[in-house]
Amino acid sequence: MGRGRVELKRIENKINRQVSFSKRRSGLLKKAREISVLCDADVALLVFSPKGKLLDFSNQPSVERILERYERHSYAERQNGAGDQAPNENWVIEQERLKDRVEVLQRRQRNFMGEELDSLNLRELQRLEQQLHSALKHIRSRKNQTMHESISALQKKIKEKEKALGPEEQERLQNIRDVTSVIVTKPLQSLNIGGSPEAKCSEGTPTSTQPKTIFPPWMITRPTDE
Amino acid sequence: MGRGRVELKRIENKINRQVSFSKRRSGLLKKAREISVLCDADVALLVFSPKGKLLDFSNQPSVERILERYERHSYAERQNGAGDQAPNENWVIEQERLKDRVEVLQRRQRNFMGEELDSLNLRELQRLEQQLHSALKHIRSRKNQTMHESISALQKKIKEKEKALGPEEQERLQNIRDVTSVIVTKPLQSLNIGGSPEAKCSEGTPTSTQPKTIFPPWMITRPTDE
DNA sequence: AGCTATTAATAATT
DNA sequence: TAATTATTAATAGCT
Repeated sequence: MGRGRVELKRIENKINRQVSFSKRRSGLLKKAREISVLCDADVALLVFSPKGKLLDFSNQPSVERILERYERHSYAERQNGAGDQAPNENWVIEQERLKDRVEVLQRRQRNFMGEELDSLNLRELQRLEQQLHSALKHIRSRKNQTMHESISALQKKIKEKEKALGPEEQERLQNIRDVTSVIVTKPLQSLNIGGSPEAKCSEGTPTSTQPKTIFPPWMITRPTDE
Repeated sequence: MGRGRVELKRIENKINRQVSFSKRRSGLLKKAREISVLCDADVALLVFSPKGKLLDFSNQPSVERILERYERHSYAERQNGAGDQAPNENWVIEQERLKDRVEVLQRRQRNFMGEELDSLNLRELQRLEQQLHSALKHIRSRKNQTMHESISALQKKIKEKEKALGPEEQERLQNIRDVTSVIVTKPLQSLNIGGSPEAKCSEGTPTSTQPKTIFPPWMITRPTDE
């Protein structure tokens, strides 16, 4: 790729080398991210520039954890390789892998639940935060979609039953139609129905300016993400 | 790349995911190797498959060393970031980087000279061995080329002087022509002129079958690389 | 594992 | 440093 073939040899021109480094570094990072997401693999990537500047990537919050895992892995391998080479003893490695996997998953879970955060440094906490943030976005989007659908279904039902009722009931129903039509009309992105518990309902959403319509508190959150 | 666009999302089909993992893993490895060679960067890459199998890469013999370096680096960064934010104190980081770099280079050098090998595990020793092996191949190839050229030059000179000599000298010169013609005719890859000191001359090169031609010992080594 | 149609990465260039 | 573009490289879906 790029104009002409490039042989696998140090790029002598300093400028070109630096430029290539920047481009390839981001390319490598992207590839690492892709394989971790697409193929459900754990990846740790450390790149030191010729000047000693560091760029790291890990799909997990903690690079450290992956490094520890690496240590344990190669330790187990050494133990087995150095000892007896009986082919049936392969299960020792397998067992180690399983134990390792369980441990890793458990720790990760605890981190995702906000536990054992003392063992994470700033960089790792930021990574964890981003992951949770992104997860939240997806969850909320999905939730909004679901609620949107169920509200539409309700509207339909209401319209059907409405015709069978006397005029004294019509006024009470009017309120419900108002609420639902407002919600359904608004674009989904800017709405956050049934937001997270920590969101303050009063912030950024002046309910008092909405005339005559009564929103139940669980239907309102501030539209900006935290 | 590949047929159709792929969205950045876990591949649900288990088979496809496994196949993609294999392909992308080798792609990622290749990219890591390329950036390390082309751009003179230090890279460590750890990939755990979903089943817990590990693949690692480092252009340096020791992944451990790069990991240590990572630790030191992030430690220095934390120290600086947490303390005073005086912009002129950036030289502290720079200084750390330089010290780090010197240390890394010195240790590497010692390893390449076969020193301090106790600190390397099997995997790392193998990596170091491969690097030295590859380096040796290049060195030897270059050496052979050089000798080939100088021998050709000698031949030329001999031919020129030959014409000015009496017939009693011609017989002695015949030997030299034999030797050089054999060497020059043989393909370079299978020849290893002036090999490493540890190579045993008798192994794999039956000198006794070569009729009448006397090879000086320094010209003969076994053709197979160690 | 090997083969292509495609997309993606990137070296040179501006 | 940041775009643009001409090429090569990677790889998803098949076989």
